[in-house]
Amino acid sequence: MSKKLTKRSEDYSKWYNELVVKADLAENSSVRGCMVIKPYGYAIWEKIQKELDSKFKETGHYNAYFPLFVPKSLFEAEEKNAKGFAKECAIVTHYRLKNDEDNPGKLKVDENSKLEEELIVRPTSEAIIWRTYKNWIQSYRDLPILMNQWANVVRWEMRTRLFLRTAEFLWQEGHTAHSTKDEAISEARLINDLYANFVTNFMAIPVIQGTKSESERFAGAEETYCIEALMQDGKALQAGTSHFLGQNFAKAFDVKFATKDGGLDHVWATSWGVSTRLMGALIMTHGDDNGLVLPPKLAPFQVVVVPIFKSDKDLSKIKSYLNDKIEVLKSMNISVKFDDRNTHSPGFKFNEYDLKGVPIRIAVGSRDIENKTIEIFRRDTSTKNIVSIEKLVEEIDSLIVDIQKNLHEKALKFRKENTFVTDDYEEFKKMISSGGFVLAHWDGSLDTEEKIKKETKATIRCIPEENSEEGKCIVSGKKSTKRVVFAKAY
RNA sequence: CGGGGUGUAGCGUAGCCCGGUUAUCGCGCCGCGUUUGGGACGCGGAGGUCGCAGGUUCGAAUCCUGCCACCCCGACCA
Repeated sequence: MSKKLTKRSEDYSKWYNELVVKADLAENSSVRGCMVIKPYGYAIWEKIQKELDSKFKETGHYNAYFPLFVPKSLFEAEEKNAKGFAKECAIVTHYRLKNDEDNPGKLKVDENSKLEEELIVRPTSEAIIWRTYKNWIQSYRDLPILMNQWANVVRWEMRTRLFLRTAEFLWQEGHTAHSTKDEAISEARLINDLYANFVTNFMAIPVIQGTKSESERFAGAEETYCIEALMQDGKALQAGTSHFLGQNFAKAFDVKFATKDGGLDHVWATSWGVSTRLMGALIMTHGDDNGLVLPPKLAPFQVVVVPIFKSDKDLSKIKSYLNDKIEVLKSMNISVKFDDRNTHSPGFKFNEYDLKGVPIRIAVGSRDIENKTIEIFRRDTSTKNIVSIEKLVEEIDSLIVDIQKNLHEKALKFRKENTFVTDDYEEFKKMISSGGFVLAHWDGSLDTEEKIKKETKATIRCIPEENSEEGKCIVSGKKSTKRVVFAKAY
């Protein structure tokens, strides 16, 4: 781990600022850890939404929307789930304000408006959704239900961190109901594969796939499948989870269905989600010392044109020089921004688009028009090329593919260089403290897991599915069938 | 919620220990002119409840008390 990386991790907030700002709420407000997503940041979120949404639909899922408020009695129905989230809930207790006689012009809570039953602002929607499913499901003919919702949720964390752990965040949560255990498990795995595929191919972030240990599992789940990524400062980030919920929620909410052979059975369930945290992963995976670096598939615009001009006449010459080419690019579904502002110098714009992570930048001035050339700059390698104007379209078309590929390869190389294997606990401790993934044998016990966490701050990020290998637990020396992934995590 | 740190203009800061003119500097912002191929330059200008409240004092950004917020470390977590 180089010093530069450590420094960069401290500077992540610098790159965040292009996408979000910390919410500037009222002074003395106890609401904190909320973020305002700026238009440029939201454009990236929309790209994520659009791509995931089409993948969900391809696999038979559809969108719906459920309420923000969950009555407490519903919330507490599934005990494990309720207990897991109990300490981080925002609760609505009143529905009216009134004038404060003691402080003219101010308002206070009208105590007469106390709600009979408190409303929980959803930290996740299983409760309200399963309550609803109860009415939707009677027969095996009603199954499966493959539903997803795009929503905001609130988790009142002790400590927040922009993107990675904000008090309110945007996400998608899928909630499915099935008639058999196998089908539900397949669904959970299908989605985890879908997530892995999306994050790898679309966001150019390599991930390790696997399951969570019992202690890291979602509250109320029987099995949690996950994708885990490694950030540039050597910390792991859970990028997405997909849960097999067994019949826990069906039992808690009494959701039964008539089976084909005339029996009555509880429904099998899954839930799964990814959030705006993915944007944090994006920044912390690809960002460099000059700012954000966006993979072309996610960039709000893939190409920016910076004309170099002194007069309006120069500018219109440049426009007509490029016009046809830009039209061709657009027709190829390549997004192009033409920055003709005369209020900022070209140098300023170059730096601005570096900071914004725009994959490709084209600079054109009178010199190029004379020589029939253009200057192409690629953000991922910070290199410039002068090419003939006739080759512009061809060049950009291949660059887009190449940059996407290169970013993934770079990130994968980084992960490989920071993934270590050990069978010795002392060595393990050293590896963990310097960051990265450490593959080690574990006896499967909670005691061992806790001991390691206490002594090294490392947790089991993921139990990979494949790679079975006989070995001995690094702590207890007991038998182990495979290596698991340890790391310090966000 | 426990330990540590910080709070001065939109951002980053000096001043605080050792109280004393009109609160420092840079970036950014506004105006005019010259500029424009990697964050342009000159001149002029605007912008401050010094986190909040109280106390000590002739006098507080500076000292004291309380509160609030933020950051880091624990516990918790997508």
